[in-house]
Amino acid sequence: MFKKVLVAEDIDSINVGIATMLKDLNIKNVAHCQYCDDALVKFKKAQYDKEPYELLICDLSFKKSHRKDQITTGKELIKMLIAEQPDLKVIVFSVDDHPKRVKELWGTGCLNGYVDKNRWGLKNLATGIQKIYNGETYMSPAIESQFKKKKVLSVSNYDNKLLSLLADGYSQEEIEQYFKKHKISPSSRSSIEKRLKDLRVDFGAKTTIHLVMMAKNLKLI
Amino acid sequence: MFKKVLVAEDIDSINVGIATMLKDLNIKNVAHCQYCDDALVKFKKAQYDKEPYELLICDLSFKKSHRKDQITTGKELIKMLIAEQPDLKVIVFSVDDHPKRVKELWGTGCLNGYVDKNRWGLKNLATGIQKIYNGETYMSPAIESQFKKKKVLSVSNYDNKLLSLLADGYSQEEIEQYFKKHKISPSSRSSIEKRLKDLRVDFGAKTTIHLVMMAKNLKLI
DNA sequence: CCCACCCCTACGGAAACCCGTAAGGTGGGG
DNA sequence: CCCCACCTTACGGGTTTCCGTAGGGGTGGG
Repeated sequence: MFKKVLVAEDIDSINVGIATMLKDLNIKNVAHCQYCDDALVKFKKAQYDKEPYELLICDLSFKKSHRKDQITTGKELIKMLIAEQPDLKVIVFSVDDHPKRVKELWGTGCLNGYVDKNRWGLKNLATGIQKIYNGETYMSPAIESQFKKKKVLSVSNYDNKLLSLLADGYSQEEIEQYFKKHKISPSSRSSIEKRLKDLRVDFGAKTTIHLVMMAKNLKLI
Repeated sequence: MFKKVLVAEDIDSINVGIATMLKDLNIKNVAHCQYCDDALVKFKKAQYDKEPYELLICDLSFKKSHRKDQITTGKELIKMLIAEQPDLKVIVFSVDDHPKRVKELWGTGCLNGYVDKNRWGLKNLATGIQKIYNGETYMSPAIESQFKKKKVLSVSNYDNKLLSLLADGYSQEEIEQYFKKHKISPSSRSSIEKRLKDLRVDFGAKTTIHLVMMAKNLKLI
């Protein structure tokens, strides 16, 4: 089994939960960090001491605090650590089971496991650690079913910007000006209207308000 | 210290965390339930056995499962248990620290404590349990600051319905029909427009889309 | 080279939305 | 009882959004 594990997770109650589970797996050398920056420091020190971590268990979102941290998300942390030590095993442990997020993250190829924090999250996490130790990859059932979803709705950067500006209270007129100013094409009023119409059709939205709300609910903006 | 505690919390990792903390507080008799309905059953059995619980630690939102549960939220559970046993101490342990939710729940008068699950949530929970045992009430620092916020934006049922219908893709024309059909007053086109204008002003929204998004972000709809 | 095709743009009319004014209704205080 | 304040509704005109049509200007295949 893994000898040395790094846990990056901000919520203390979950940290205690993970710690207990790792103890049951007979993993003795565990470091817990509640801030991404701390995790990076601990990680580098271990490398320097020639006793690197073998496994990273990592949350995705960290509540921001008074500290002005360099790294604020699990995604960034994973990217940095993998760059330093490509053979590090990584398992994501997050409440976020949205298909978009799952696919995006898994697609980076940096992950060995993805477990969502639901009722049986900790149990799944233990299973995952075992599998990953055996050289396999692991997704918890809920994550796997999300991952298999064929049609994951997504929008281009252009659409995202368009919808975001609407959500921020821009009129179509103002959006046209904004697009021209920022050299975003197409910028004409006509194209904006056409794109919105197409989006409404694609999403099955009855009004533009409806469209923007749907995009919001799907976490596309 | 409390002798008998009931924990209603769906996420297993947090349950383990809470369990460990309670053990440290030397509380031996602890029941964990991952479904509200189970909590109700355990609670009633304890009453029947004349060994009632003294403290309830309760999450607010429970991920819905395949089971068709009667009780689906912590709020409902608390209401039911307090009705059965008014002297039960109740402490909410939730990620939800939104001012609206905090005030609404605290306002029911059923609560003795409210702790948010942030970095130091478990630590705060331990403090809270001690205070409540001493007959005081307790809010974690983050919750307390949210609670103190003077101007908590809120909207009437009417406004909520109006904004929700817009978010669901109704046109103003359709909303007028809907209001007339459901005997909601005022229902005239003119009044709907006027109310929306006032809401835009109140919220400082530039467009109606902006208004609906703000309401969404503030969890008012 | 020419044509077909696609995309951006321009324009005009229809529909929806926004806004102010004024007329009717209701209810409470004098 | 009247009066006044407030709310609801009706209506007209302005603005924004919606939608179809049509005119360039590239690009690629024939």
